[in-house]
Order: sequence, then C-alpha cells, then structure tokens
Amino acid sequence: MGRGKIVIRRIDNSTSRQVTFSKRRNGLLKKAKELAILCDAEAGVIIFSSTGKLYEYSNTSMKSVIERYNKTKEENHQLETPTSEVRFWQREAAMLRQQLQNLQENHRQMMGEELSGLSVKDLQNLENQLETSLRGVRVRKGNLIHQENMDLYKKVYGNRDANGVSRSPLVANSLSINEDLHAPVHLQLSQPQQQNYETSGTTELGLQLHSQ
Amino acid sequence: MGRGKIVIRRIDNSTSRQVTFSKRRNGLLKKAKELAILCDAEAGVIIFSSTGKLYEYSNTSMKSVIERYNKTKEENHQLETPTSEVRFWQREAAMLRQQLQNLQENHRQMMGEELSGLSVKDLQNLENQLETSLRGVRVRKGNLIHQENMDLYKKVYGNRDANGVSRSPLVANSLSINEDLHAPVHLQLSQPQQQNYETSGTTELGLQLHSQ
DNA sequence: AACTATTCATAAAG
DNA sequence: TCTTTATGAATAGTT
Repeated sequence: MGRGKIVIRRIDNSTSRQVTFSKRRNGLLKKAKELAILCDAEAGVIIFSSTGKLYEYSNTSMKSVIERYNKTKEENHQLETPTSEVRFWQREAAMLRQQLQNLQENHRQMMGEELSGLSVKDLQNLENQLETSLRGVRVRKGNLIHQENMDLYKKVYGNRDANGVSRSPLVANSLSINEDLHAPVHLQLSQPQQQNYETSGTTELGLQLHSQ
Repeated sequence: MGRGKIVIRRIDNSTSRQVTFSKRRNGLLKKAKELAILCDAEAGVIIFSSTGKLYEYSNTSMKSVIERYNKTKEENHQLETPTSEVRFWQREAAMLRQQLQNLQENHRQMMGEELSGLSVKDLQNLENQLETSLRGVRVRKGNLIHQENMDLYKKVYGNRDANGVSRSPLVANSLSINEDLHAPVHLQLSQPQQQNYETSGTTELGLQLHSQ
C-alpha cells in the first residue's frame, strides 16, 4: 500500500528500515486499538525494535493480558527470584556468545582465514559466495558512481539538455560503467586503477568525478 | 476501508461484530508478522475475543517476548535493585548483543547485501577484501586438491617412485594447480568447470580424482 | 515530516 | 464462513 509493491523480507537499508518500522508500528498499534474497541476484545501488543526499544499497547493493561495469557496457557507466572534472574541473564549471555562465535567463524572464512577445516566442496561454495558478493559490490559501486556523476553533471550544467546528456562523453562513460561486470576480475590489489583519462577528470568547478 | 466509512465504537450487532473480529484479527496478526520481518523486530500479539478465546502471534515465541517485556519493565522501573551479579550479566549481554549486531552488519555487507549505506570508498575497500579472500580460498582449494590427489596417487601406486612423481602427468597437473591464480576470475557461476581430460579422471581403483 | 500514487484491508453484500 | 467488490486506509517512495 504505497508507491510500489514490496516483498516481505528484511529491509536492507537501515534508514528506510527505521522509517518503515515507525510507520508500521503506529499502524499496528492503531489497528489493535480499533479491534479492541470495535469487537469488545482484550488485546495486547508488544514490539521490540531491532535496537531493543520497547513499544506496547493494551486496551486493558499488559499485566492483565499477560496474566490472562499465562492462565489460559496453564503456565506459571514469571515471578522470578533474584537467583533465577541471574540465571536468565546467564542464559541470555551464553546464547549471545554462541551466536557470536558461530558468526565469527563464518566471518573469518569469508575473510579468507581459517580455511583449514573446510572440504573442497565447502571451499567451492565459499568461492561461489565470494564471487556473488563481489559482483553485487561492483554493481552497487557502478550504480553509485553513475549516480554521483549524474548529480555532479546536473550541478555543472544544470538540468537543461537533460534528455540529450547521453551524447556527452562524460555521461556516456557513466552509463556504460556496468558493461564490464562480466569481464575478468583482476586479483592484484596493487594493480593501478583502471582510469579512463578521456572521460573522467576535474570539471570546470574543480569537482573530482569518479571513475572505475 | 470498505463499502463505507465506520466510526470506531463497539459494534452492536453481535454477528457483524464477530465477522469484523475475525477479519481484523487476521489483519492484525498479518501486520505484526510483516513488521517483524521487514524491520527485524521482535513482536508479540495477544488477543482475547469477547467470548474469551485466545489468539496470538509472535515471530519468536510468546514466552521470549513476555520475559523480555518483564525484564525491560523491571529495568525501567527499578522495582528492585539488581544485585551486582545481575548487573554484571546484564552488561555482559548488552556488550555481546552490540558485538553481534556489528558483526552481523559487516557480515551482510560481505554477503553483498545491505550495501546502500556505503560510500564508493567503502565499496572499494569491500571489493578489495573480497578479492583477497577469494585468492586465499582458491589457494587453499588448490592445495587441498593437490594433497588429495597425492594421497590417491599413493593409494594407487604406493610410495615407490615417490621422488619421481613430478614427472607423472597426473601429479604434474596437481603441482601446477596454483599457476592460474592470477588469471582472470570467471564470474559466471554456471560456467563449465575447467577440466583437463588428459590428466584427471577415474583411476584404476575407481577413485574419482579432483580437478579444478 | 509532509505528500501522493498505489497497494492493501475490509465493510457490505451475496 | 467463503467470495466478491467498492471504497477508505495504510503506506512506499519521494521531496
């Protein structure tokens, strides 16, 4: 229900994830309120943002909702003694530490380290993943450079002739940036950057344009 | 959002109240689910119908949500002064959670995801790192394949002539496996494997030898 | 934070 | 309860 359809999967961009969270959180709480009023129900909504902040709504009280929930579920109330509270946090820390270790091992392998435990098949999968990532990064870099060059172009020349810009060598280069995505990957880190001196450089305003 | 506008007040007609409850309940649970997925949040929804029936949703588990809720509330209200031991574990968990988040963000970027916040320079660094990793993985894979081929060779021909093996076409190929590490990286995942049919294949024992 | 083009949710009817 | 359909609400993308 917006400018375009979206698929329901984690939003990558952290800013828009935050914005969407704020909008949909309000929407959800409003809907819960309406449901409770319209249908004479008891409702409780608890939301933790990815940063751990708590948002809640209940038409009665969260205490009442949770107690009723526990009663219905025939479970015990969670009145923890200080000792059990210590245990809770210990479990929490242990779980987090485990997650961290798993991720760290994975991360080291993606960094090309600690490969000795891997089979040929594992290594092949890792190689494929790295190639996929590399392609993704290059596409993104290409798009970003193109976008920044377009922005600089507009700054320099304004928006007049906006439909004819593709005839400009500068923009023509920008538009073709993704062309060699399937070209060989040069592995030498020390290798000089491929510069196209004909089409990149400093503008009249002294702005440095990017090139690949 | 229907054939007409409605005011938010208790629906008198019991039948349509029930119908509305059913529709809006589903809508609310769906929205909660979407919010959790889209925004990487933890959400819990508890609804009791006017007849006392329980409906619930949580993307994690209601137990987890309620425990986290109680913990958060306890912290906020400072109902009881946590013992130093509890505080120790709370700090520990907070630190681990932070580390985990940092590493997760880094990891997603190495997977080629969540690149929208990165500058051209960041992307260049990431690209360099991925290329370095890729080289490391390929070296390791080459060494491993060579080692496995050597082991197979010994199995087939025994250790006699162990010093002269480098003259064997099979082993000569294994030893030269790392030669093309600086050759272009072919990015097409679907590309056929480079097979050297002269020097790899099935041995007399029916053992399949690896090749790059 | 506001705007608005779109998609989505759902009230009413069958 | 399901399906259909007209319409108001929510919200994705943009500024």
